[in-house]
Amino acid sequence: MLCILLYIYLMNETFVTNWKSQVKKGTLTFIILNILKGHEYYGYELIEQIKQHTDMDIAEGTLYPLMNRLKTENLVDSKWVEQETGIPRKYYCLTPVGIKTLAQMNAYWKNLESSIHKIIK
Amino acid sequence: MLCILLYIYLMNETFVTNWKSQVKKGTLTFIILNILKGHEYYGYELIEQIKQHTDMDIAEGTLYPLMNRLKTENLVDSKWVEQETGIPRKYYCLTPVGIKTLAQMNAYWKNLESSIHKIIK
DNA sequence: ACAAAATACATAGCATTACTAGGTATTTTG
DNA sequence: CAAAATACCTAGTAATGCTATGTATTTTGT
Repeated sequence: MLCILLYIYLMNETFVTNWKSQVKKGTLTFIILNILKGHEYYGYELIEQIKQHTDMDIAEGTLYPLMNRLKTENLVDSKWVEQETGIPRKYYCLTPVGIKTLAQMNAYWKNLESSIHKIIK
Repeated sequence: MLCILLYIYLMNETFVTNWKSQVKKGTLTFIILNILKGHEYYGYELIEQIKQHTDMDIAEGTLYPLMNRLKTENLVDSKWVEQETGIPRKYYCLTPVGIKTLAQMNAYWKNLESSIHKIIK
């Protein structure tokens, strides 16, 4: 009985979970840039947005280093905004380079999508 | 003039290239399993198939370790086939676990795809 | 009133995985 | 007969999401 449960666990979780993590690596930047298109968000809010839109749970330890990288690459810019109460928030927005790169990513994504559609069918 | 060329190079290649590499990490296993569905291929042939279907150039140093990993994870099986002439080929096929996992991946992919569509629009 | 949870930022080290660079061997092509 | 294509492989590197941890404030539950 224990073996069966272990089997089911392994079949349904382990491998697919790893794969999902890899998909995140490929699409997270893309998703974040798309969410930031036409709207500024702060870090914590971005995590919620990603969860809402894609059902992906992003750890804070994933997001903040990622946003720093995107800033270094000049794809996003950030600014601190003081709150009337509570901790100040760091808001992110797309740079012109970010907008341009996002357009290229969207084109690449559409291409990939149609390729995969042909393979799946 | 040199600065302008450098600028164009940086804008169009550097960042996007990295991103594409990340997308591969997320989708390559998925693509390979789909290609292997209902058809056996050997390694070198798989690289060509991927190139044809998705326009992705996969290095040999990427594929062979990947296929070994998929075999360790019991998603694919392999067998050596002697050729009348030339080097023997190692053919890969899906295992029952691989077929099951692929179905889950396809479902996950469709979900992700529709999520991203909503964000992009 | 006080503990717990949520909000909000951040970093260090780990695990995974595609890539670069190198190796071996055979067959075909110019 | 050299070069390219075919066909396999490995070692080490780079990139990046995750785990665990830390700090600080505000809100919520009892």
